[in-house]
Amino acid sequence: MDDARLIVDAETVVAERPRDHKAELRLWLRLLTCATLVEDEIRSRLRSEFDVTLPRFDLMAQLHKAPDGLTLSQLSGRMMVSNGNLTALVERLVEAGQLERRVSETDRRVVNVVLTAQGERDFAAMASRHEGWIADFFGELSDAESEDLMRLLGKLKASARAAITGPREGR
Amino acid sequence: MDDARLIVDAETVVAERPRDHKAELRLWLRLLTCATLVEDEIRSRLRSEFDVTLPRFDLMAQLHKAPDGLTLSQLSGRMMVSNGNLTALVERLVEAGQLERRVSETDRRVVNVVLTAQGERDFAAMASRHEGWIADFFGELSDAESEDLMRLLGKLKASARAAITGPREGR
DNA sequence: CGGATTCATTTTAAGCTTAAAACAATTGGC
DNA sequence: GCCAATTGTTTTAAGCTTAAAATGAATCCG
Repeated sequence: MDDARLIVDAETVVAERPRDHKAELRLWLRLLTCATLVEDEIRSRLRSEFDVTLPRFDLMAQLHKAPDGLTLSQLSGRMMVSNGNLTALVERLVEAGQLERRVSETDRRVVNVVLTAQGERDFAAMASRHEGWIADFFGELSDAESEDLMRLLGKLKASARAAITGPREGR
Repeated sequence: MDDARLIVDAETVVAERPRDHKAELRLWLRLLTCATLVEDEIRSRLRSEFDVTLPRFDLMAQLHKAPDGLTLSQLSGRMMVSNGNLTALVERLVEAGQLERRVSETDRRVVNVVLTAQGERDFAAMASRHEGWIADFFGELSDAESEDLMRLLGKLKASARAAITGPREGR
């Protein structure tokens, strides 16, 4: 067809060829495999050692980082999870005695959630084990490799965010 | 305290200190963020553009790669998903006219699943868009960076697998 | 003051996910 | 041929997840 414009320079050629993106696809699949591999194993260990689900662990981790408690909306924002989801999740942890709900006195719409002493203790035990597991999973990477990976993932994160948020042409 | 044993060499110090593994934890969190970011966006686009869920897309992708069809067990193995899960998933795609079940004639326990012509058409359209999205998400990475990332993730995959399968002491 | 709007949470409906139990068909050993 | 073990699938129970509708409370503004 119009091969005339093809030979400009290497970059342009790459950009204009309707090339297949199998390499990116493989990269994505590998990234997903790694994440799933690690996540599923953590899930399974949390379950067998502590009889806790990953979402509950995540929720407790958020509250641990915020000793003064958080509202449901703050939690759903930080956990990237829907508000309705949280209502049920919190409910179960309250039943288990690890969380406490406190309806705000200044604004009766908001519910503050805090770890109980029991919840704090339970979480400490889990977090310590959890950190060790992660160290094991990443154990074969040298410090330099970890740094490289950290940097590349940082770049990917920025790239993906741009691709997701960006394409609002004309603003 | 007992600083006496501290000065041996850098490696020993690192190895013996009951050091915290916050760096690995941050790395894991970043990896998870990237995977979740991309996966959620794919999920959302598949839903809004094609009214299809990610699990259904994955299932169709597996069948597309195996034009002669697969059994439920083969599918559950490749998708890393439970057998029971698949039964329901397949059921819905059959209702949608994209899949066909065929009870094997040689072994009446096994069910073979194949894409219908409609399913094949639907999948082709989705797969093409999907590939473009991935290319966009990874767009800011140079070819060299993509290769590095591929290699490092390969190493991580091996490391994690070893940590997961390995620690059966004494065999 | 009072109606409209906004905001935080809960409820609902639909779907994904798993582990474990149940079922059904086949195969192996006698 | 028959019984036991194995294998492939389905069912069940429990939990996670979301989007959308519903509720209830606070705030805005005329």
